[in-house]
Amino acid sequence: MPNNQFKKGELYSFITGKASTAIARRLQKKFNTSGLNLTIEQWSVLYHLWKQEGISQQELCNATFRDKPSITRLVDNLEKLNLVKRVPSENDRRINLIYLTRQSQKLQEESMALAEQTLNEALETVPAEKIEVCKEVLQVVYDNLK
Amino acid sequence: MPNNQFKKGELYSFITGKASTAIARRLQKKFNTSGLNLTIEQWSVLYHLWKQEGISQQELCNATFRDKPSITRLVDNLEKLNLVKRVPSENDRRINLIYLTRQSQKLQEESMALAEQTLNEALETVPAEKIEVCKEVLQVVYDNLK
DNA sequence: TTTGATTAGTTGTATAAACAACTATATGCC
DNA sequence: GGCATATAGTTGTTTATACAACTAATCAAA
Repeated sequence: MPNNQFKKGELYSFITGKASTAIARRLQKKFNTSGLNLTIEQWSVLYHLWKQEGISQQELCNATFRDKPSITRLVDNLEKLNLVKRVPSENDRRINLIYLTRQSQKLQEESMALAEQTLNEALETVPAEKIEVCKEVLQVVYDNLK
Repeated sequence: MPNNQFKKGELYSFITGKASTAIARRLQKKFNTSGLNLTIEQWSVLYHLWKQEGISQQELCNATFRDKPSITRLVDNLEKLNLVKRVPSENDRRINLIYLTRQSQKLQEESMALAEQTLNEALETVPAEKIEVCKEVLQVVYDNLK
């Protein structure tokens, strides 16, 4: 029994990700009250495009840890909102390259500020070294399971 | 800037809960390959009913951190699967008390074993004291935001 | 005791995720 | 070159979540 740390009450909240759900909800509310007409999931796609645009849907799948149908539909909705554009690759006609629009470029600064603000609220009172440990553990969990 | 610990790459995975998503997916796969015809969300409702049955839908909302429509529909689906039963309260006719069926009582042991197994896989190689810190941080995050 | 507010639960609508099945294009091997 | 296979993306279906609007029952206060 190498790491059997889980009494039942703790097991539940670890699996359901209560903390990350709470963070996402808080951020969504900030988006709404700031008039950003954007879901967290859409934001998470833009997030990666702000780092690098012109990547394929498959690369977005890998970056956002989603499957292909999920990305197809997120890109569908982002295109309807005029926030991204699909551009067929010239080298490989199977591939769509996803580009930002002028409109979504404008959203970056405000939405990222709200995200940072949310995390600061979430981690208020938590000392930096504990945050480090927590991030490290969550990364190991992800690596162990992916 | 009290706790501004987040460089951009880290911000993303904290918000999206990559780790808990990975855990939930792994557990879902274990359910599927074990022939447990059950979603993680349905399991999370049963989980609380195994601790105490005969509670109201509102109490399930609080326990599972979901809103009322979500619980209505989860209970709908659990009822279709013959895993729970709605029983109108005699004291307060607004309230449904939710009870387990014989069928769902049988699922407890196997599904809980799979959940523990999943967490052990997730946390393999993580020392116990780091797990403790991580759980503590996640609890504080939840309390800060709820 | 009646009326106004609160609480419990349901329904409608939009967005999203997982899985399977599908089309179209590209690649690799003979 | 031609065929098998792999890859990129789409579509269909089921389940789940969030929010708003709704019904029914209860409570509280004038």
